[in-house]
Amino acid sequence: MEITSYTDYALRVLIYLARSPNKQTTITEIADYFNISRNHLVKIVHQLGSKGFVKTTRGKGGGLVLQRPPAMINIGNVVRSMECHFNWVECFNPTQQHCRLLPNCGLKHLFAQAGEAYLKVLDSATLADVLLGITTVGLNSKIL
Amino acid sequence: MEITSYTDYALRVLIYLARSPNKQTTITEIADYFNISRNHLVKIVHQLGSKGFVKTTRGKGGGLVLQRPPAMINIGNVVRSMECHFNWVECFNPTQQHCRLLPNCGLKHLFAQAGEAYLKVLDSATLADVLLGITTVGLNSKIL
DNA sequence: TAAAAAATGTATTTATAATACACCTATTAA
DNA sequence: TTAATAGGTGTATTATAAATACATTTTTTA
Repeated sequence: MEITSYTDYALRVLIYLARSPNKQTTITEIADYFNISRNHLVKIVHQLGSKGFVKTTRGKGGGLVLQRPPAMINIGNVVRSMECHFNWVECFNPTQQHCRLLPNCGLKHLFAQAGEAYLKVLDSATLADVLLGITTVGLNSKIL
Repeated sequence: MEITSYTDYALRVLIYLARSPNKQTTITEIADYFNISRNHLVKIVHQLGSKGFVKTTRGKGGGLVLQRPPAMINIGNVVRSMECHFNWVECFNPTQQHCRLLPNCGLKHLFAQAGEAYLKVLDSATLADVLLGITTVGLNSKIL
């Protein structure tokens, strides 16, 4: 059980940007800082842009900045936007063959509840909350 | 975000056994029923045995049975026993390089909370609860 | 117009989970 | 005592998805 590095890196990009306010930050700078693939990061940043978390600017002097203040960026929202699926168990996956236990099986419902509980915790924190070492959920967030 | 089929199949084995009480069930029978790899299932069943969820019997007339009644088998316990890791984000993984954001980053703490919330829901249900189509957590379980 | 930076599409590599295969051990019944 | 049946073990292979690499395009500014 682990989120993809795709989502992981997206969160790190946002934290990096939040720590570097009032300036354009380049993808290359962030990739070098975390020592991760620049090409992979390009796609992550692009998606962060299309989902409205960062504002990207092409061309010389361009780069990326947060589109909203950290306290207005919800972590659950970011994870939901970046993680490509939440098929908690196989029966959530529409491309899989039908499990013979369905529909008389409570697993799907139970794991749906568990997944909701997981995401609800992430929904309770903003980027401002995770900038510090200890997450004091809500202390730095004004929304949700 | 998805549990491995290893854990998924383990749960299905337990459900299958709960639905076939008072008889020895063979691995081959279960593999055929779900149309999954018998070899894979052998290892899953072995681990279910070593963790005390099923009792396996070798030799002619052998097979497997639940070691306890369904209401005494906790789903969270099964998932914790079968899933090989819960590295919710990379920084939980001891084999990974150290992320430069640590230790001044609240992500690890937040995802630890989210993971706990996820498992807590699974802890609230027993095998007896998921035997029916709709999980009515606690209704069929006498413990936790 | 040159340099810098993101955008896009495709191909390749890597990691690991899943599966297959070969053989071993235990049990029972003929 | 032997054949059949069933789980146990270790290793090798395959499949899949994620991660990474590469090539090229588009945008912007000095």
